[in-house]
Amino acid sequence: MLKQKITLKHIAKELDVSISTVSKALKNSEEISRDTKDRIQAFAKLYNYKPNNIAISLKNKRTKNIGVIIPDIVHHFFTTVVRGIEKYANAQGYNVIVCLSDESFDKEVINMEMLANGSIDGFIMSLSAGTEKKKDFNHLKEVTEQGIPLVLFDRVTNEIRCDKVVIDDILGAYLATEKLLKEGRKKIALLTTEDFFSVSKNRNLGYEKALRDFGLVVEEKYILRLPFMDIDEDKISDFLNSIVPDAVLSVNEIFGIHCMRVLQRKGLKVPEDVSIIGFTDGLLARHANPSITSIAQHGEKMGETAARMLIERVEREDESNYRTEIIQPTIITRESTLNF
Amino acid sequence: MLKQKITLKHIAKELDVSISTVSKALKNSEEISRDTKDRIQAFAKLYNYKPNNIAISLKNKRTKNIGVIIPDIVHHFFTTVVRGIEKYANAQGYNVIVCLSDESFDKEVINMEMLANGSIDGFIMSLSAGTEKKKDFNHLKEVTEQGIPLVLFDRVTNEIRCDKVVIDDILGAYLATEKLLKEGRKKIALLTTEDFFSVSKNRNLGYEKALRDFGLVVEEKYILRLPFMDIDEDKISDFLNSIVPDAVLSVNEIFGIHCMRVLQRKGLKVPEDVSIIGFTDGLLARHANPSITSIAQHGEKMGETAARMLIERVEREDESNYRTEIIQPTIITRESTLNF
DNA sequence: TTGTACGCGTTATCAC
DNA sequence: GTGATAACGCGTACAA
Repeated sequence: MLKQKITLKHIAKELDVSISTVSKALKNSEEISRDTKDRIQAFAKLYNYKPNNIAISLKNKRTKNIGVIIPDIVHHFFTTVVRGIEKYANAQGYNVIVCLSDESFDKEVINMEMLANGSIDGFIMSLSAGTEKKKDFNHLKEVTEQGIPLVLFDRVTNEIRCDKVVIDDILGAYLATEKLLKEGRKKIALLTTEDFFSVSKNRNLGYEKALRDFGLVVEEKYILRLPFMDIDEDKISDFLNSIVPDAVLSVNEIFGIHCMRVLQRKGLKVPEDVSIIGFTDGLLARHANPSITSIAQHGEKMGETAARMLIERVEREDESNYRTEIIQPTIITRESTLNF
Repeated sequence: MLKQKITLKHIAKELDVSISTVSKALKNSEEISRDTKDRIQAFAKLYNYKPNNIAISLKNKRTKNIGVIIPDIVHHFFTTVVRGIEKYANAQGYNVIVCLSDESFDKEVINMEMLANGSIDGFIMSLSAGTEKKKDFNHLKEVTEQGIPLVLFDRVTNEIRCDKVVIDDILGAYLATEKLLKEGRKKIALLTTEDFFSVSKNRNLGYEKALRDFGLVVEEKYILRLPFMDIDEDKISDFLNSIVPDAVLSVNEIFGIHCMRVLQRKGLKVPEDVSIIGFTDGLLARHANPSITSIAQHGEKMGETAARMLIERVEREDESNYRTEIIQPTIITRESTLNF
C-alpha cells in the first residue's frame, strides 16, 4: 500500500486549519496557541511529516547539494578525497552528488552543465586529463561567472580564479629524492607521465631540484615518460636494462609497483639493490611485498579542506579573496627503502 | 561581475511577452508564431537560458537523481559498482548522489532520511555491516512503504521486498575451490570473516560444497575467521604454521594478499607450493607479484543492472514483480595458481 | 497566436 | 492567534 508522502496541505485540510498555521505550528512559532501547536505537531509526528527538500530548495535558492566532478572513481586517491568531502559536507547537512568525467573533456562539460542548472550550490572538481590536454576552461569560466562557487583540487589551472587545494608536489618529489640521495643512491630513475599533467610536471621539478641541490646532474636517460596510465612492463624492462638504477622514484603507484615486479624478476632485490619510492599512498603501496615507501597526499584532508572552503563561500556568498590552500605531503617509510 | 541566472520571467519581461509564451516558444510549440519563436529562441540562446532543475523537479515530482548508499568508497568493489551505476544513470539523464554509511547503521539511517524527503527518485544500496549485524531494516521498510523504489545489491536481506542484484557467491566459491581441487590440491584453507555477512556466509557454503562433492570432509581447523577488515599477519602466520595448506581460498583481496606475503616470508613459493585464489578482482590481485587468480564479481555490471532496474521501476511506477538478478561470477586466472 | 490562471510545497509578510 | 496572499521557476489547460 502506497503511503503518499504527506504535505502541509494535507495536514491543514485534515485538521481544518490553514496551511500557514500548520507551517508556523511546526516551527513552534510563538504566534500559534499552545493548543493548536500540540494538535498539529502530534498529527505531523504521527504521519511522519518531513518537509519536501525540493520545495525548500526552490524557495531558498539553496539546494544543500555539492557537485563533485572527478576524473575517475576507481582510483584510490580520488576515492579518499571523496570520502573527505562527504565527511565534512554531511556534517554540515550537505549531500554530495558525484559525477565522473572519465578523464574526458566532453563528459566533464556535460556533467557541469547538468548540475549547474540549480541542482547544486557549488562545485568541487579535479580536471580531467582531456581538459588539461585541451586547455579549454570555458565551462569553468561560465560557471564561476554565474556566481556558482567552485573549488579546484589537485589538478588545477591558473586560468580560473577560484579557491584551490593542492599538495606541494614539488616538495613531495623533493623529499622523496632527497631521502634516496641520503641513502647514498646515485642513479635515481624517474618514472613519470607526459608533461601536460600539472602534477607530473611539478613532481619532475622536485626530482630535478633535489638532484641539483646534491650536486648531481639531471640526465634524460634516467627519466622514463610513459603514456598516461598505460602499464607496459616491457618498456619498463627495456628502460631498466639500459640504465640499471640504484633507486626509482615513480609519480604514481601503478608504475612503481610494476617497476618493482620487473626488478624482482631481473633478480634484483628491493630495497637492497634498488630502493623504490612511489607517489600516492594507496592500497597497492601498502599491501605490496615489500611494501612501498610512499609520498602521502592526504586525500581525505584535501577533500575536507575543499568542502570547507566551498561551504564557507556558499554560505558567505562573497566573491573575493580566492585562496589556494597547500597541503604538505609526507613520506610514509615502508620496506622498499633502506632504513636509517 | 555576477551574471544572474536567467529565467523565463526575465525573458518575458525583456521581450514584452507573457511567461507562457516564452515557455512554449522555447519548446518550439506550434501555437507560437514563427516570428515570436525566433525572437525568443535567439534571446534565450544569447543569454544561455537553461531551465531550472529544481523548479522542474517540484513540478514533475521527479528529480532525476538517484541516491546511492554504500558502506565504503575506499573499496574497489563498491567503487566499480558506483562506476556502473553512474554510467547507466548518466546515459539516462540521471545524476547520482553518493552517500557513505561507513559501515554504520546510524549513518545509513541518517543518509536515507536525508535523501528520502524529495531529493531522489529512488535508492540503490548495499547494507552496512552495522545493519547486517543489527538486523534492523525499518528504515528500508519505511522508504519502500512510501513508494520510493529501492534496489539492494550485494549485501541484501530477505526481510525487504524490493529488487535485488547479487552475485552467486556460492557458485563463485565453488568454482574457485573446484579449480584448486582439480589442480590436485587436498589441503585447502579458507580465509573468511565472521558469519553475519551474507556474502561471507555464502562463500563459505560454496567452499564446503565443493569439498564434499570431491569426497573431502570440511575440517574446521582449515578455516580461519578473521574480524572484519582487520589485517593481522600474525594470526595468519600462526594459522599457516598449524596446518600447512597446499592452497588458500580467501573471501577478499586483502586477506589473500597478506596470506601470500606470509607464505612467501616462510619461504614457500606461490603457486608452486601453495595456490591462492581470492575473491574480488581488484587492484591488489591484479598488480601483486605474482598476480592473484581471482573471482571477478563484475561490480560494474552489477551497478549497471541495479541502475537499470531502478530507473525502470521509477519510470513505470508499478510496485509488483520484484526481481532478483543474479550475476554469474567468473574466474580470472593469473599467476597464483597452476596452469592446465 | 497569445495570455491568464493554477499547481507543485514551502515560507514570509501582512491583514484580520 | 489565525489565515490569506505572494513568491520561488516552470508547464499547461483553458480562455481570449
